[in-house]
Amino acid sequence: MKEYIEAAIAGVCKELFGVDVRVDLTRPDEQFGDFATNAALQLAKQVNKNPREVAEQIADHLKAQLGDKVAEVTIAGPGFINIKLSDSALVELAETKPDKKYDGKQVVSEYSDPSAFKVLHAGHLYTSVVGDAISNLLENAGGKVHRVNFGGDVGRHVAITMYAILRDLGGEHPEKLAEIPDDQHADWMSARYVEGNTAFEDDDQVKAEVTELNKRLYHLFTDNDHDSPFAQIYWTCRKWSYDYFDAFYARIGSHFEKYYPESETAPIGLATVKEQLAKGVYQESDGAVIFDGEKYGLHTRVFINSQGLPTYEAKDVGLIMKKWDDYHFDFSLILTDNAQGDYMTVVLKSIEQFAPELANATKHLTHGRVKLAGGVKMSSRKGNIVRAVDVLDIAEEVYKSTMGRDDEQAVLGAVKYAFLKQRLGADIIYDPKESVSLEGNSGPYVQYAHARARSILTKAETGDSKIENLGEGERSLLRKLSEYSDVIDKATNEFMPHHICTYLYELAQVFNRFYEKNRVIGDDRQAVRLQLVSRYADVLKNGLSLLGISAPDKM
RNA sequence: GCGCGUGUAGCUCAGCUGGAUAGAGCGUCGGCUUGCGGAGCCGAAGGUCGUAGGUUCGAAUCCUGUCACGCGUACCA
Repeated sequence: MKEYIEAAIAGVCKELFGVDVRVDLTRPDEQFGDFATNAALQLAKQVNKNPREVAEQIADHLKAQLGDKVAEVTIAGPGFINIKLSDSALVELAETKPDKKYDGKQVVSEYSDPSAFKVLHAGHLYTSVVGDAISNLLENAGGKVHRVNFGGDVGRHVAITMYAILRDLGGEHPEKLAEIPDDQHADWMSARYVEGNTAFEDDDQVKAEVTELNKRLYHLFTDNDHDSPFAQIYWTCRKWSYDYFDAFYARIGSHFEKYYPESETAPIGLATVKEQLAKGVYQESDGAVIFDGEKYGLHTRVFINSQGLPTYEAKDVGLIMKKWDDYHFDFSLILTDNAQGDYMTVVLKSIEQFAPELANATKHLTHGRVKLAGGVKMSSRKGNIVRAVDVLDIAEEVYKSTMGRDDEQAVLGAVKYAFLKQRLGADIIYDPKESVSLEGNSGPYVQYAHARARSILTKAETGDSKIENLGEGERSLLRKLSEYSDVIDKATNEFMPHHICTYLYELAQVFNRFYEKNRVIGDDRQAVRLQLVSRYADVLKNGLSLLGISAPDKM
């Protein structure tokens, strides 16, 4: 429908003025119409005429050409042409489905990326929620989406934790791990990480020990050591970490197809970087292997350190190679904190030198940080952090105290929506109380709107009689519903789920206004109105599900 | 220093491939009220869109300078 009208306008412009115009139909304020174009304003300059005059000529021809598709074509402001569709055309427009931009494509979506041995903090919750939503969008657009997770199970942070663990156990005594209660595994390890960091920061002796431990960690893999006391401690704690991750993802409804632990990508990265070192992509410098990003206006980074160990850079190179081996992706998405922006640009630039098809099919998306209202910083090294579960628990408490009951789905919806409704990129301020507010633009509001609509639908059978002769409120609702596919396309193309939140909230508002004045059950218009309510409920449900939020029929 | 990002109402944010009176929510003030689920609806107050220029018929949106904050800038991730 949209394309049809755009083509019609372009045709009229060509016919009247002999000029090719790139017509861009926009959705104006409802008071102006369903579609608007500034074609006349563009043309006026080219043909040296008054914009309004040009607009009037176009409007006249357009109305004749579009016939029964339009109710009226009007001119407003400096020369905008506003088009109001006929009811039947609006009904047709509302049938539009989102684009299948990724139809049949193999897509790898990497996000969340927690590090083994470390605690999951509010940022992990945020990035998981956003990653889920974006992955849902890609899937909705026809992609075969593989959700994967990358995380450090080797490297300095693990060595630091192992240092403190060994100290706590009084040496390499794996049997002592049994003394730690099952439900305290994760907390115990994150406490060790904080301790280890403190010791590491102000003691050179500890630094040396940690460096040594780090080497031993890599040897566990190269030697396939599962039996030495040191190995037993490592593997036990590592499993505790992954169990802890699994439990968390289950709680928030995230599902990953695969974990890529760094221990798995490190050897691939190391081999690849060494191979490309020989071909001149990477260089040796001060005993380390680097990529000279400055040649490309970027900065230089170390891929293999002077100990011969792969850094995160090399592990990421290995990861991309591994993903390619596993999926032969058409598109690969990586979602991280924006602190990694420049870093990833360098890594991808280096890969571009020897595997351009992989680098070019990879998109690095970044988001801001979750900050606590009041400006408290979060650092897992210092331990003064808000854990991911704290965010959920606090939300649960607030919900319970305001509503007087528990509702797991509403709480999860509230937190996810609070994170998703903001545009990706900038930091987000998380206020444990306000962001979970149940009024206004919130998850529970939209969920409730859905439950309310479903409740109406249970009271009478919805038929399929023709939707026509729309009243004011009915038309506003259908008009808003007709925007849905555009919104999904935009969110998908821009990787910006917040567009969906904005839309669903606006839609619910339009419905509430309609509902305030129009009776559904028992009215002469019941048949038509029930269908509108049904479509409305379906759009809410579909939109929420793309956001990873449930849409219960009752709340 | 250089690079990237962000600065819109008291607070939290939409709007940013230039367009019509800059929009929401929260908060404040005032109405509706036993409703087909009021977690709602209607209204009011509240903004030099950080700042100074530039481009344009038209700038919150594009360009340049500048200020503020955040992040990054070789062996952490």
